[in-house]
Amino acid sequence: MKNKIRDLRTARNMTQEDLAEIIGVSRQTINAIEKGKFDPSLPTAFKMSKLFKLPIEQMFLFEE
Amino acid sequence: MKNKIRDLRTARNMTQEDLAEIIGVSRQTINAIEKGKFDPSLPTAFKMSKLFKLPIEQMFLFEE
DNA sequence: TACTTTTGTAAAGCAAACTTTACATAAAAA
DNA sequence: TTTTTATGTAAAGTTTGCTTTACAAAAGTA
Repeated sequence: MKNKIRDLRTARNMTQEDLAEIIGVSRQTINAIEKGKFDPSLPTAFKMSKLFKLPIEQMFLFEE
Repeated sequence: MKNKIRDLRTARNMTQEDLAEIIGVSRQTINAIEKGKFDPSLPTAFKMSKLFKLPIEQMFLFEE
């Protein structure tokens, strides 16, 4: 699953640390998600959706 | 997090077992999600979204 | 009623999401 | 160049999504 988190974050001049604090996860978790190491949980995806004002489907690209 | 999985499933005359097989999880997992025992992973949510032809946000109601 | 299907749930175990600590590298700023 | 900030990554541990097995109860059907 690809995602646009890094682009959305940097476009807002936020650091991984900033985003992590707002979302309520660790900086390493943001880094891992941006790097595609693993997918976020549904609650984490929802929090990002709310912050970036974009539907989950537009931030995360699901591919079978 | 509330969800409409049970309604969507029964509206299509599917059993938990049917849905589980299509989505690729166990029947107990479907039951737990319907009962709100836990949230599905993002990939599982995407599969349901595809099957029911509804955006994730319309199937799962996130509440802080 | 008797039988079959569907649902609910519990226990034990595995895997993935996430944590904390820690350190190394890269990039930006002084 | 020196110092600070931001990013990358690793290791060990916790939590949660999910599995299998198993059984009980509810609901539908003969």
